[in-house]
Amino acid sequence: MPNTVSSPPKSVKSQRATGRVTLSDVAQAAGVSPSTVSRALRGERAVDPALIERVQAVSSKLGYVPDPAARALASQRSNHVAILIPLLSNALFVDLLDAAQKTLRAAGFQTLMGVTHYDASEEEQLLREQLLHRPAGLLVTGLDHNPVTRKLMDSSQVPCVHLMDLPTSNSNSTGTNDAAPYCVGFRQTEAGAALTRHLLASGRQRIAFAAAQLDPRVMQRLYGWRSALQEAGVYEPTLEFLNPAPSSLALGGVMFEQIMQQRPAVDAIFFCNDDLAQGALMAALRMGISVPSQVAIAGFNDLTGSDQMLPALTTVRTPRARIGEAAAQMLLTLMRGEAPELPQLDLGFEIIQRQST
Amino acid sequence: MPNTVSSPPKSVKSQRATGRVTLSDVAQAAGVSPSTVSRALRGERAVDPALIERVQAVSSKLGYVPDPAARALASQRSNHVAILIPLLSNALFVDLLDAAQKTLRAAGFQTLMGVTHYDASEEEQLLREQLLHRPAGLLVTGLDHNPVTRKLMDSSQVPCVHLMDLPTSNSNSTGTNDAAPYCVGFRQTEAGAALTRHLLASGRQRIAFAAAQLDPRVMQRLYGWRSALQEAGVYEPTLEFLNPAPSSLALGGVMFEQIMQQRPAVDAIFFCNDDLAQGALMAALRMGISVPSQVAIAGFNDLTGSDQMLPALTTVRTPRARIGEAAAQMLLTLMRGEAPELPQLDLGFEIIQRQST
DNA sequence: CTGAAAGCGCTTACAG
DNA sequence: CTGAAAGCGCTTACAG
Repeated sequence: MPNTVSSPPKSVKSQRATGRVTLSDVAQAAGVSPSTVSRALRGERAVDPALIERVQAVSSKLGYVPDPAARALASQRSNHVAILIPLLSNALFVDLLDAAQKTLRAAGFQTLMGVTHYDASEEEQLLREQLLHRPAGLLVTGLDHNPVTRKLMDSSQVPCVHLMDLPTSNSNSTGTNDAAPYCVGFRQTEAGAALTRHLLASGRQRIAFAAAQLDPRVMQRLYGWRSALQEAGVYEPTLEFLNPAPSSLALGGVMFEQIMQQRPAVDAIFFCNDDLAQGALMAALRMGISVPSQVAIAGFNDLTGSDQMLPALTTVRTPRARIGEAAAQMLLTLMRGEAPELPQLDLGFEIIQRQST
Repeated sequence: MPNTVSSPPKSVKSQRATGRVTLSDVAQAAGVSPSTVSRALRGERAVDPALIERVQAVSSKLGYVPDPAARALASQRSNHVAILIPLLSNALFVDLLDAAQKTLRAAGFQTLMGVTHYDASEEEQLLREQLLHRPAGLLVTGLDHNPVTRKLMDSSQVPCVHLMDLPTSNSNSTGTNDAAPYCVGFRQTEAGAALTRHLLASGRQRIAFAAAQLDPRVMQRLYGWRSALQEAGVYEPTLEFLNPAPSSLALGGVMFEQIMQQRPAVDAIFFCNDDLAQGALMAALRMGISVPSQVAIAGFNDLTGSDQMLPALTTVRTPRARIGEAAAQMLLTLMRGEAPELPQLDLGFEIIQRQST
């Protein structure tokens, strides 16, 4: 290393060429063995309380910070937590990431983010890369993964918590299937049904369902919508409008126009995501279609801006920040080797009635 | 490790307890020394081409993948790249992150994300944590950092590229100041001035500037607005509306109401960010104020949804995805030890004229 | 161009 | 409760 000479001679007596304060430096200064320092600093049981204190004092005086790479190499476990989300262009997942990341960092973990773009093979590849870093834990969106991915997750032995979804209750009742996965989310199907029933209760009868992106959670909302309409005896299959393209305001506008053109008698539209619904609201304004008197519009997720629309958007508020945080917390528990109180945590949802319905 | 017995006996002859295929495994199978394998795989010069080929073949047959932790420990350099952004709740920074992350991953680097919340001491703390991982490179938002942070960045010797901003040209002309930082962005001040001139050219005279968050880049847009108005001889200091709160649609609505109440004669408002402008547009709709005939509204950044507003929002399109990508590319160059073509890359901006002005 | 050897900074059975 | 020793899986001067 070229002229370390130029740096001022510090008062610290680091032996290493790298200039880093190491475990041995602390051990020497504290007059104990490196093993003891290692144990004391990690709060391992079986260390004399007096020693712990001394070691901690010396350690912080010297400004010692453990080297993550060395630690990972020796222990075969890093302080990284990998998180897999579909997209960064959907505020939903960003909120999830933000909350999880905040919680994990507070506990001393670095987040390794992977963006799958809803592509199963990209997800698999990302997981492989992340696993190389021997993450201490794994956070993944959804419960649907291809078999290889699932196998990678299982065989890695890395604690894993799933986000945004819960296993269907019937697969849960069978005693013989795979171990129930850890997950934090809410019942997407129920949420879809609840919003639909809410629209029915307000007197709507011809309720269309309009969706984009069509990920598994969107499909569950669709099933919820279906079953609620069937319950009420007003299910009409041709009122499903599904578009696999990514969700956006612009697409919401386009879909709204199509629906109003093709099915002018529709009296409500349930959009699977707020951005679509917001776009529909803007389109209605442009087209001079009055909401909610001519047609009611509802969204899902309560994204930012929905309360500012004209009329303000009725939607389902989903606790994504709380999901991110709770999932991180559950993962921390698992990483400590403990069992979480509940392996499946249902954080629910809330219907937000505003002026668009 | 409990019953590794249960896993089927592989054809691989891994010596290690961990079951990982290591460098030595490859070396043995290829009949060369570990050092040679190491060099061959990293494409170091000074290795017999024939050997390189053989080693690569063996390596991929055995499914060898280098251990990042071991590599980081031995080389004192990881394959992490740290990125520091202010917020995840602003789409601008998410776009930056998304693009940078994509580019870096393609080159084999893992992104370590740090969210500063516009807090200088949090930024410093995050940087310290990230530096522990010996990142191969650093991407940071903006050019403004507290002295300690700057010192950490410098003394770490880690290549660093700044995002979204460029040094003022006059500080550049002095030959005696600090080495010019690497950066990719555009001239915020000029963009602010350009939009203001655009409004002036369309006949507006009493142009207010409304801003939130007030980060250094927002302030530069303010300076641009000021100088353009001064040039035109219509600068009016009381038309500055600055609010340090985070930017949002709701706040844009509130600010719009205030401005129209306090200064009804204003004929245009330049909002420092599209979310504020979108909120203002919605508020105008609610209040029955017609845009642009009574007052013109312009935003900044061309965020998603701005083209869907009613009227569609005039704004400045900023190349944030391209900035993220180009900055990552520049960083990759620096990490290779090469010099980028241009240490400062100006990616410009574009005025998008729509119906709101 | 290639290899033997030391070293990166920790953790973890293994003894005591 | 504590320590000596081996080992995690690489890289990198140093010789040749």
